[in-house]
Amino acid sequence: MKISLVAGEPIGQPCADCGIRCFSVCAALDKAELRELEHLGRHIHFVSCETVFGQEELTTSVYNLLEGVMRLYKLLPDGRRQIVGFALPGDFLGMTTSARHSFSADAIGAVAVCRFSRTSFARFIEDKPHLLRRINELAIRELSRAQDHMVLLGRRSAEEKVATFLLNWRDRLVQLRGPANTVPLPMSRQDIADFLGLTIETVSRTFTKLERDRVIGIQPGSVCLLDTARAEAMAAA
Amino acid sequence: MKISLVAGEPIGQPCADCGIRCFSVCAALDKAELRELEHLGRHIHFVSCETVFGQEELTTSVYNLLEGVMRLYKLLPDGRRQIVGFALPGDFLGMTTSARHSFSADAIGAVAVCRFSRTSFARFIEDKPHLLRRINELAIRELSRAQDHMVLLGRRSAEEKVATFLLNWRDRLVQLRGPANTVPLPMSRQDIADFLGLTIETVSRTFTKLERDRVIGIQPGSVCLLDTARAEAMAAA
DNA sequence: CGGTACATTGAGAGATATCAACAGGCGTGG
DNA sequence: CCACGCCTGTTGATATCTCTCAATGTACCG
Repeated sequence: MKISLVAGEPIGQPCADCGIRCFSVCAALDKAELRELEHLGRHIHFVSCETVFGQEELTTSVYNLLEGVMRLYKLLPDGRRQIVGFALPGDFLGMTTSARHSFSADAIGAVAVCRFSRTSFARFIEDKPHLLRRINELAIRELSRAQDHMVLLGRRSAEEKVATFLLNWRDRLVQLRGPANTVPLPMSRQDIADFLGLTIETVSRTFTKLERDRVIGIQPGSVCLLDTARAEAMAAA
Repeated sequence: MKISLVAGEPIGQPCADCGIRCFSVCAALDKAELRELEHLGRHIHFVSCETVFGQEELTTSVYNLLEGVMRLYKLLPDGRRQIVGFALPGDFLGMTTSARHSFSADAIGAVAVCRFSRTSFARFIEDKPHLLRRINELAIRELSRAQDHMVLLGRRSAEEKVATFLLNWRDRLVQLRGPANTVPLPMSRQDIADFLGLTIETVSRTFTKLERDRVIGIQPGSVCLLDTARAEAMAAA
């Protein structure tokens, strides 16, 4: 959880050529607006485990995730951690009405973000209803994801949690990168545990059980979904 | 979970006089806009346990809760239930991008809502950036609440869950109705259990324990917070 | 080669769930 | 007016899932 102090470099490449634009808030913008936005943003890179912003820090910036994966988490005073989500390219972070961030965000592996000053971004969106609607759309999608996750945390067994996580994670990656049978898991077992409301041991045991049952194949840094139907049955139940 | 078929009555009283306007989306509107909105909305009343809208139903309307309390919940195929939130006056429901509701909402006690057709409301907000920003604000507040609840569901003990719930619920009521030492609990123990990811028995036992410890006093339909400091310590931990 | 971080596995403990019985309030109907 | 049934909530005994604590295994890196 090192902290980066770099100011970042101006956006070189035109936003119009941005590979993840169609997934991000920027999908709502026309060419002129994109050019305007190019002057407001800065590209910043983070190495693995660097903190992009921390819980209770002042919300000076908003971020558009360009590349990599981030974990978003909240800490209790005694150190217990709950990961409230993993961010993928196109996700828009730091959009809050309060003066301080309500959760921390750090990099899982190398990460590139497009950073905007909160005030200049606020000015930029002020009278752009199409962009506001787009931001709304993303916020509502996040809220829906959060509600699904509450069901998982409150009402599902360890096995169901793990199966659901693998399928949801795969689906998100498929959205971005297209179909594939192996699911990369860049996050650690501890991250998965803190996301699912389990301990690392229970996650590990559940992975092993799913492998014994020939539902998944465990590889370093990824799993292979062998029996999607059975996994889906577990996740639906 | 009866279903109301009434079309509702036109909004009689001017929106400008609406008691909960300052808490709702409408806070962003000026007088002319409020008058316009009056023609779009219909007041509808629901009795206890009536369903306002159900999971998987088509999203034909959006709702502004005027009076009463609603439970918002998701059901798993096998009947397990997770309440994702309780709605109070001022809360804005049904705002989703998908064609179907992702959760159900029904009345806890008598409820009054202001209903708008989804399409006419969409047209109304289309080019009103101030209203879009207000909707955004509410969505972000909901998201933040959801994230807090994920921490509770994933990482807290039964006692911490109950204490946190009581304090949060009290705080929301204080916002609406002003300070009070007794906290009305219109929802059933089963509702509380399904909100906190517990069973009804555990909720009941935890209430009893908190009463034995002189943290709360249990009354029919409400609890009295006797030792707020201790409750807050439990909720913070 | 040794060290470190991460993951897996095992044994035992503990918190919450499950199953079951009981109590209290309330409306209904005799 | 009281008896009855129903519903909600409480309490008790036991089961079980997941956690905790501890040991071992494995990959990576200096």
